[in-house]
Amino acid sequence: MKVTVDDSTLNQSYILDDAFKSKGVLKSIPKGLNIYTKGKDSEGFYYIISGLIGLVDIAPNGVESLLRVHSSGTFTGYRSFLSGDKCNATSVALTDVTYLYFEFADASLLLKDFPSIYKYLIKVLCHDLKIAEQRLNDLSGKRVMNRIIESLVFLKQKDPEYPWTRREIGEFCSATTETVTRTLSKLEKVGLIEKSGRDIVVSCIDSLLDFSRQQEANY
Amino acid sequence: MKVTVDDSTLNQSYILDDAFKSKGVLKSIPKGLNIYTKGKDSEGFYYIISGLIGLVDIAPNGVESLLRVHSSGTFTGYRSFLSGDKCNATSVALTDVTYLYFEFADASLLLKDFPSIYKYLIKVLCHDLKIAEQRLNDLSGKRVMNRIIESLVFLKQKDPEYPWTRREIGEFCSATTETVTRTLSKLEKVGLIEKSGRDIVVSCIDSLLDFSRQQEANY
DNA sequence: CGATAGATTGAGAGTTTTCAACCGATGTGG
DNA sequence: CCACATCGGTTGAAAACTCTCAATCTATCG
Repeated sequence: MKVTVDDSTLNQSYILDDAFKSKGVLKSIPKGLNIYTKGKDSEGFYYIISGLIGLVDIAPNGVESLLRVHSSGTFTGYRSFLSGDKCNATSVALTDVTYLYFEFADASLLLKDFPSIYKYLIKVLCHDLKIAEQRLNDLSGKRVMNRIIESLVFLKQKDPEYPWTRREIGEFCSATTETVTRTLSKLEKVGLIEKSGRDIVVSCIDSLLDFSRQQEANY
Repeated sequence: MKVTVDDSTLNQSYILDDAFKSKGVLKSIPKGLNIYTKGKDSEGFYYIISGLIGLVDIAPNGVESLLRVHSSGTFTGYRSFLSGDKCNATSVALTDVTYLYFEFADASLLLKDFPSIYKYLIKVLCHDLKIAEQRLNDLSGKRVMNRIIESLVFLKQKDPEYPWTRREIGEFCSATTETVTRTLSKLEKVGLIEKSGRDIVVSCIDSLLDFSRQQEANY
């Protein structure tokens, strides 16, 4: 939920050099299908050329959660690749996606041949852990409204074009779609957001975040 | 909350070789003090010789959360070190702690001189991210009772000797101490745990987890 | 043995969810 | 280009969890 826009380089596209790019296999997948599925063995990782990807998992009660979002110009599937683990969650195409698949028998090979990519992935990993732990902290200490506001800002920053649904926002911050709807309606009433069809328009991120902080104050 | 005992090597002590060990500065700190504090610049990382460390953060409303636990034979402070970031949370000594401090100007130096340590830390990082995201998933899809049960098992596995308090268990899974108390009382009534003074004795982890799964079924 | 931190218990409050019904947007086939 | 099907969004009322607050108890330790 927390919005951290520091580590600026990590929020920008990573530009692949040609030597590395040529190692990748070009693939594409339509909206709704999975790039990889929880439990699968990892033998490589992916670079998103265009489109948007969600990393999702399902709780035993059937509730889905949106763990991460990967936008174009970034990677996905690196956690399991770097650890040599099985995939822990499922990578879903939220839009039609074009991507490069990089296969390596082992993470050490990547380190040997393309150290800069390897090191970049480590930074991403560190950043992901930071975000995940911030979200854990937020889940215990913040009311739904603040979680929703911050998630909205976070997701909109990840992809301002994509029409995030109430469901996805809720899956990102542990709220039901009904609660998200109600919260957004309140925010619209106060003039902090607008609705355009189903989409949500955030005119001024700062006033939204100010409002959120204000709410926290009288928690 | 989820208990994953796969990645077995990561739950064991990491044995330092002498060459590396000699680079470390021996330090110790009494229970209750911080090894490092949120916001601090990172210039190295730590290896715990004895004792137990908690990584904590505080939500804006003042509620503390227990993000990670590092026991003897493992490292702490590596996330910020590897990313070159500031520390994101505070490392508290839960007991008296003896540790080695390893200072490096840069993570690349560690990789160059001690690649095996570097690679091990990457695995740990991957594992931490996995756990953190499992916990995020659990927080949206599990009731307090299950979160408490799984946290109890998890923490007891991290350190079976340490008398985990209701507060700490609650801070780990986003519950109040009162709720933890009530839940533990129920579990005691059913014979799944025992209390010995303030400490909690888990005689059979498996029946506890079975019970948890059973609860999930009729969610 | 007293002091203190942690644990327990109860009653009441409050946030968020659940369930159910209905509405509206989007997009597709005729 | 319209009609309809479908998916997503909205709203309300009721229920359910979990928390809050306050009082009391009890380990633990100097």
